[in-house]
Amino acid sequence: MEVITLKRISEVLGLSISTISRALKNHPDISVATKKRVNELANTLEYEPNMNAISLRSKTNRVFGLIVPTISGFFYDSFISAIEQECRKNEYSLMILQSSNDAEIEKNSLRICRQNRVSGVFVCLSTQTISMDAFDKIKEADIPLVFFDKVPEGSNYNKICIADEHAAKLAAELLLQKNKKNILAIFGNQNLSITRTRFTAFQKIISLQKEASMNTKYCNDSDAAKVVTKQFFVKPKKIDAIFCMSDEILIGVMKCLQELKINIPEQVGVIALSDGFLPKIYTPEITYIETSGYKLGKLAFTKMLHCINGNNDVEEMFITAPLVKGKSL
Amino acid sequence: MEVITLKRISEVLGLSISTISRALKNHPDISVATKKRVNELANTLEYEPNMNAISLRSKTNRVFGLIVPTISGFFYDSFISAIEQECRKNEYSLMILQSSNDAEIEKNSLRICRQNRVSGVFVCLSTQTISMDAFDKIKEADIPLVFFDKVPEGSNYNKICIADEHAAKLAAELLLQKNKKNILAIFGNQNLSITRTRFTAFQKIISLQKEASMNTKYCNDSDAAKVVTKQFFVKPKKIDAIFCMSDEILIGVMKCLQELKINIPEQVGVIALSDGFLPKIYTPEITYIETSGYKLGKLAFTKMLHCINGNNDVEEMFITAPLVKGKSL
DNA sequence: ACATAAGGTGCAAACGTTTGCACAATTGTT
DNA sequence: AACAATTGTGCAAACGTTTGCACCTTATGT
Repeated sequence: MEVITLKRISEVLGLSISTISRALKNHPDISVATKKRVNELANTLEYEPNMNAISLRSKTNRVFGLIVPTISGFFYDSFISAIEQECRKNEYSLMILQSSNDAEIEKNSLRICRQNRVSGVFVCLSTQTISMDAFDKIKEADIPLVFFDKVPEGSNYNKICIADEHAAKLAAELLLQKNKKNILAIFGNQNLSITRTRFTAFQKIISLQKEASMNTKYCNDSDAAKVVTKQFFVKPKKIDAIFCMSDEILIGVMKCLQELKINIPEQVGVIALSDGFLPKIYTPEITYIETSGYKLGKLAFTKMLHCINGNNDVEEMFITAPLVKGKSL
Repeated sequence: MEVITLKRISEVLGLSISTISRALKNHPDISVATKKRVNELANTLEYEPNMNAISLRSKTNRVFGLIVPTISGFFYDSFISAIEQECRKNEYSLMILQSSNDAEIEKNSLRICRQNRVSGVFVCLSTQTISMDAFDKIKEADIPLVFFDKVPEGSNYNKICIADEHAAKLAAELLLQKNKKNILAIFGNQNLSITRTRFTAFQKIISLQKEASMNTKYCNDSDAAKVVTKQFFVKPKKIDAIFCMSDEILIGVMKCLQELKINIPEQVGVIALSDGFLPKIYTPEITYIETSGYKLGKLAFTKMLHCINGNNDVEEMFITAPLVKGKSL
């Protein structure tokens, strides 16, 4: 079927293209009668403006880019969902790009964003990213950049993070409060700043209590967490609580405890940092500190809008991570 | 920073815009020397073609639209992930739109796709969609349309589905084979064709075995499934197996069984249709028929490319759903 | 009656590409 | 020496919008 353009409408009505354009935009110069005629015809012909033309003319695309290591996951899907909702509300579209934790792909994704002249880019860094050059270039090109979750070091970037320090501290305090003395603390990929932050904050609190001891382990996936946990129950090293830095760790830990038929919380307490979905499906429900991708997304979007509107202050913002009590501690 | 265009390069080199354009495209008309000069300058200036201009000129945007009820979920995230991967490979971009199971939003999303002149649209229907008018218009506008998972009735649409009939049949057969006689079968939203298909196929097999009886329930969410399951264990109606049509149902069922400390598979067998993530985190691991969003995505993309390449045959395609044995039956 | 203002509309350029065609310069063929 | 073929390059239009400016009507005030 023929595609309807301003030109087509102008031909039918015997008016100029510019009159049609202004009429549809309700420009005061155009008479009410003309506006009416134009709008009616546009409706019946189902005119849809060509965004490509508009973007070219206005030199800006009402599209945001979003670069994440992976879409499916415990966390990113809710982040993406939040961003999409806000985009819709604000009449932006969202372009999604996965880096697969590959710095090269990530760089290429950034290029795609540039080529599309997106209005801004949300980025959750890949675990392999070393050089920030490509990102710095995007900034030079005046494309606002908002990092979330996995953020770069350095103070010249907008970063939206979970209050990792506070969250880890909260978990540690709760463990001490419950009088736990022998804690197994399992963390994720040691290269990530998020891991280091959580570890440091957690350890700091635990070390305040002289009687409490802490075993630290780093695991890159669920299976590793399962294996590590098992070690602590075969040789009966005494463990009375387990701290899981993420959902991925939690899965491995729970798998192990269930297989060994270890009672929670009687034999061992469990606490996790989580988005909240998994803790609720276990029995007993797991006590966790909520790290909401959804809230993170909303805040990231707000910051992005500020950038668009010319607020150039580089900021690091945090969302609070509340404690959600289950029955696992 | 100044944005680099063909014009800018042409000015620096004292050549015409068209020469630059052709040189960058390695057009045979242009001399090797000129090509070299142009490419070198383009590289140092970091020229990036303006996709908006290209799209306008070529009247086609290398972008696909994807409309889903929700991004976060047991299933869509893996579908989206698969589509994004294929898009990247084929140098398309992906625009994501959530319908939130609202027909009005869905319609609007379709409009956004049209306005952006996308090359094609992937759609998983909202549960509320009644009229297919908006979709028919997209088709009239020659924008290829591929439905997946929740697909419309009627034979004039491209549909990529789980082999629901076969999957439900497989589950039923396995139950009979394991000599289960009193089966609780829990299904999802009764309005969806997917539900009806699964139910019909399942029931057909069970009814073949005269000694086997089947209790059918419909639940719209996990909590409902939990409540329903509980009913079958308080009044000791004898149930020896539970069939869960989806992950959502499975969650509710398992929550109930765990709370009541019912042993699987000794006291009751469990089988589900699932994407495979959840069954593996339970202990014992749940036996399931795999309904892979990932595979569905790959197949949907293949069909889309066929459409783009002018193959206009409307097709309904299925992906097989293999049995994955756990220890729950 | 005449100048001025106001109201309505159209022209044309611009956004950055691509591409058919024309043209100039060089080379090869008689 | 005349001509054709080849090679390399540029011109200009087109894609669909938006917008500053100029224009032509009328109505208003003197």
